[in-house]
Amino acid sequence: MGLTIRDVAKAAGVSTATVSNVLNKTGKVGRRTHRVVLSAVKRLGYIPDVHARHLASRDSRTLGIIVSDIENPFFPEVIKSFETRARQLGYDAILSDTNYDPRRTRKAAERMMEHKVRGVAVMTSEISLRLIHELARRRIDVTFLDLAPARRYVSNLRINYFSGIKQIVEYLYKCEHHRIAFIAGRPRLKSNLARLQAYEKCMLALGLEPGPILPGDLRFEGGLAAGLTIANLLPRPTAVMAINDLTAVGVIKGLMKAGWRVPQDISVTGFDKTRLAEYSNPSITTVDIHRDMLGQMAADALHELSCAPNP
Amino acid sequence: MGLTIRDVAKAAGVSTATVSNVLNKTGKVGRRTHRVVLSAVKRLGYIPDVHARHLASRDSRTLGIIVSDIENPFFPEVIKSFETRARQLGYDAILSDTNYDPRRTRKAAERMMEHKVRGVAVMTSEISLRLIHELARRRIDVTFLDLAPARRYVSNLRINYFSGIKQIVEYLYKCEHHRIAFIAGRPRLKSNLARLQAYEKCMLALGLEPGPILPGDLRFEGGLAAGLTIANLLPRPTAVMAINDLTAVGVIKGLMKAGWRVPQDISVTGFDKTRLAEYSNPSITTVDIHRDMLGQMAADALHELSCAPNP
DNA sequence: TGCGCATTGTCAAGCGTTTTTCCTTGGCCT
DNA sequence: AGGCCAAGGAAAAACGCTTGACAATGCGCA
Repeated sequence: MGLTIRDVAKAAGVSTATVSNVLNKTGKVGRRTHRVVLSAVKRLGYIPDVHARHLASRDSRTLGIIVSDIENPFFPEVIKSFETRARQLGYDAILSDTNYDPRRTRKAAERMMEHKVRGVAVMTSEISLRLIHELARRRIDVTFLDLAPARRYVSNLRINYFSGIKQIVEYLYKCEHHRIAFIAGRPRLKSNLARLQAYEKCMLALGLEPGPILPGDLRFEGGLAAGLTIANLLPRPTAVMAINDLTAVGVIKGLMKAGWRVPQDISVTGFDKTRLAEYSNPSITTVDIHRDMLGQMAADALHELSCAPNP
Repeated sequence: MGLTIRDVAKAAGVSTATVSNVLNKTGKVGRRTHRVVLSAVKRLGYIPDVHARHLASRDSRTLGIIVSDIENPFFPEVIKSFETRARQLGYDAILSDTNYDPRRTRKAAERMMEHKVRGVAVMTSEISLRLIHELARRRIDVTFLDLAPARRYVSNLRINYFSGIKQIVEYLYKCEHHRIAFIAGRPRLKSNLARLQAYEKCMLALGLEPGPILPGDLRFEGGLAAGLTIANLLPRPTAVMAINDLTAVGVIKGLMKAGWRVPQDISVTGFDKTRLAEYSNPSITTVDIHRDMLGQMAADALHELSCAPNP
């Protein structure tokens, strides 16, 4: 039914091997034949079948990316830059969303194995060590976000949260804020913990007492709840640092609901520099962690891992 | 290197055909053997190779979805529900982002062809008729959003914009707004035009004069510009209807920048009911077009198209 | 006992590519 | 003229799986 390489070969009066060689630019084909084949390809509108190609070449040239939640504004930009970079490096990219659910994380990892991806960027933290080993056993490279220490088949992207948090604390300090609350994320996540610890350290460094520290969930809802709580807190903080922009937006909403004015009565800052911070009213002071670089770095890391297999 | 079906067959003491039959639940295998095979699969941690599977079965069981921009809050929810539904129906799903660029739309369509997807949901409008025909020629079903009329291999999801727009106009009318501005989107898009026309029709039906109508781009930037323009308009509208939530957020920002208060001085409404409307300060009155259903309907439509090929 | 039939499994031929091996040219050198 | 070599191209064997044709087994029934 579908157009195959054989049809092209017949149309061009050559063997399928030659067509393949032309398409893969191996340089084994003479100029004349090259032209003939290419014109046949174009005329027929031939497009090779990836499945056959991957099977025959024993290489999928595919990179995978697993994220927690594509609706979380943090991820789309990361995904986009990952895909763009992957394409530049000659890979196809496939995406899986876990919806913060460990069971679906397993499914996502299995999908990556089925597809025989060369490497996968894991941008989620609900993944078990077992799964990581399983990926490694299948020679699938893995890149994490602030999670596991690098080892064979595994690399790790580190974000310097400290400097970002420091910027914000110092900025607030300069604005005469001395009682600065912090809205945390999920305590199990290393990256969340890192931000919390950075906050504490920076506060102490300025001679300020850390706290109050409220729980959050990285989402609007958590911020909203925290905002409502803070509205009734005594003594009241003069500023609130949220662990990310989405939480900050929620905090503002919560404070306003309780009748406070932002930023007149209390300041709120974010983290990540999503566009949300810009959309918000009032705009949120935030700090850029260069999510666009993140995706690109992940793709680069996987590319290097798979090109230069370490001993 | 990788574990193959042959290894499993050997371990279970059966033929590869039997393993395949067990895995595909064809019901041709006895209970006893079934158990033995399954345990071997589990013990070895065997995961079939999709490429080989698709090649052999001449069926990719894959659905594709092409969107304009995964960063646009409109899409993630659609994508998610599409994938979820696709998975329920037994398909794998692949996603491509065109970034509003026709050249990349072509690339995206080509990717779908390479992957031999059974159907593709095109949630973008920068796609040419030529491309659609090319997809049809390859027996790839297509589902659009308010674009092409349904025909062989092609179905079309219609959104009832009229009723949504009507709701908003009547709501504003009830709130004593009689001079209601409209911020449009890209005029080339049918769905944008539909909303504009619905607005005009509803205004006239209430005996109101439509206008002013300002251009937009479905994005924050367009809304911002429109907001700044409206701030200096005479006579000033008392309400602004934006074509989507993102534009509404921009409008609010623009108006506030110009010193107006929302909603005291002027009201702003959105469209789509993204979470952005909820995050916004003030919250935006908007109308739900059930984006989550959209993805699901697209997947269902493709499934039906490919199951019951029309004559 | 012998026949047909249902039930389980096996065999082997593909699926559409890539890639290794090998063959055929034709040109150049002596 | 004869020999050699490089280069272009073809033939065919994979790749890992599915699937229809077919073989073996055991059963009921006359």
